[in-house]
Amino acid sequence: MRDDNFSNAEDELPLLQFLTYRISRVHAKLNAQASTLLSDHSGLTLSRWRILALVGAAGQTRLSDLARAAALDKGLLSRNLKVMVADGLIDAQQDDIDQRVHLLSLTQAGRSLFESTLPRMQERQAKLRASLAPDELTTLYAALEKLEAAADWRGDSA
Amino acid sequence: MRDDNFSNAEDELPLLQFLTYRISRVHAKLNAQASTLLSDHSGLTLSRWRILALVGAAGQTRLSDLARAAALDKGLLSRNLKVMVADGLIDAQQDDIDQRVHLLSLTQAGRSLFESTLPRMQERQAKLRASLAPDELTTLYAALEKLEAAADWRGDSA
DNA sequence: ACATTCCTGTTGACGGGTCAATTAAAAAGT
DNA sequence: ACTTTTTAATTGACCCGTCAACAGGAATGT
Repeated sequence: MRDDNFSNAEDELPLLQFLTYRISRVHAKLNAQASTLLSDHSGLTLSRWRILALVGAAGQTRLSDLARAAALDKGLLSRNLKVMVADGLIDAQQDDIDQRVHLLSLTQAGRSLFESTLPRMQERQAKLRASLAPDELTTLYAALEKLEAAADWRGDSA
Repeated sequence: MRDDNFSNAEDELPLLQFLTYRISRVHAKLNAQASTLLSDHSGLTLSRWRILALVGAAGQTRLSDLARAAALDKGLLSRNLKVMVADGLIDAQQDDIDQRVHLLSLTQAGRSLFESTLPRMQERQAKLRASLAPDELTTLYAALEKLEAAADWRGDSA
């Protein structure tokens, strides 16, 4: 009953085979899945969950360390951290020797939220990984690594 | 020299091994690469390039067809199309039998921009693909397909 | 001591992308 | 014919993410 031009879209639209396009779609879907899962369960956004996990794993850090280690934007971190401090998830304490930095750590509430959320997230990751054959997974990791390197190339060399 | 907590970040921060996180990073880098390439060469944004390619391949379409075929948001399409019509890249002609729809097609300028941009984009895609071994590439496609399906799962079943 | 340079974190501005509400037109039901 | 229900497209609100500008504070060099 569908009579548009796209009944077999992948044949008709070469764009849809572009690698970047496929990755973009997968990313969007994974993002949406994680976001609903997080907001249903913990009221966190994806960024804030990542920050929570990073601070949780690092113990006590500084914003700039997080930015470097996880390749997150300073501004994004700053804004999210402000909210998370206000929400009582993260403690930001002025550093004695460097007046610019705040030493970040999880509050008790932050840690317990982290610990209650982590299993669900790990379970999701496990489900995702389980949807792939073992060798597919290792190849996928390798391919992503190579693509990330190839994406660093800037076409200014001619 | 570097003496922070993240000298071997991947060991210390399990988050960084999360599949979704890796994909997210690759996506961001690919996005940035495509965006600079496009704006350097043609002044297009990534969304608009995609729309240009979709309309170019489809011949004459309607907004809703594009939205369905490429899983793009209606609002995003509408806004971008307005700009592209104003820029003279796309022709939007009122449909005779359905007063709501605009029949979209490339203008001459749109087609020539498409044709001058396509090779560069294909070249980039080729470079990206070439960074992977042939079997890695096919596995990557298969894995992305499976992941996309797994990402459709909503955790409301328990 | 002082000027310069570097680093840290905050803020503003902007495009990308999603969702919901709305308007208007077509199709379907009665 | 008229009401109701779908569908097409636009618009507004909102968050995410990136980039650039900025305002201290710290390090460096002289």
